[in-house]
Amino acid sequence: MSVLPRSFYERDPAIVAKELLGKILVRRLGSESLSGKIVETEAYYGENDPASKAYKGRKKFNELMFFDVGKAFIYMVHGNWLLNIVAHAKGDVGAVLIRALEPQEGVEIMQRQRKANSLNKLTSGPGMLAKALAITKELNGIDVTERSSELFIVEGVMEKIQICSSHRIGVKIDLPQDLRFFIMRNKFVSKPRK
DNA sequence: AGGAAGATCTACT
DNA sequence: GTAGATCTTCCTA
Repeated sequence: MSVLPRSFYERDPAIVAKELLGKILVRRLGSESLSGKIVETEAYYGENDPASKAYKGRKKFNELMFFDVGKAFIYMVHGNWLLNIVAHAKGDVGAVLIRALEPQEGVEIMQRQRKANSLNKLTSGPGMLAKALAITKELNGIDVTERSSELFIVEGVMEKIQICSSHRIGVKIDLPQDLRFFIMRNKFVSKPRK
């Protein structure tokens, strides 16, 4: 399967978020390989998005959002690491939050990273998936368009998926438009409705 | 130094 | 299903 090229991420975050659904996130861990299908995402913008980490302008910890499209932007919230992929049009600011995966390879290892959780709770939330794939600050800034990276995203198998949208989860002040996208009737989506 | 933060787990009704 | 404690950085004072 081919790795998604950098140009894939050089578009409006909402478009990238929508098109990332059904793609495969791969985590290389030594000789092991963990992977999962992306089933839920959210788009975040820059200075005009109150929920965005970039809202208050460029800081040291968020500067990735301003430049390197196609890289991982990882930060901690409430004791959980959250994985974003930097994505925006040229000269713009933004990122896509990966909210949920459907586990594929390395399920046993993922279960070991967490505490022997049931399969449908393994990666159905942004903090859970990061833990299951051993994603931490160490991977911040990693290039997901490089197959040699410890973390990258590949084209999934072509399949028909139905995409739903909703407002974003857990944000204080949301934008009027729907910026959360997920695959309809997929049981690994964190919150099917709302 | 103190608090907020894009969440999760546990313990209840 | 809903409520509350707790998770660990970074930001602001």
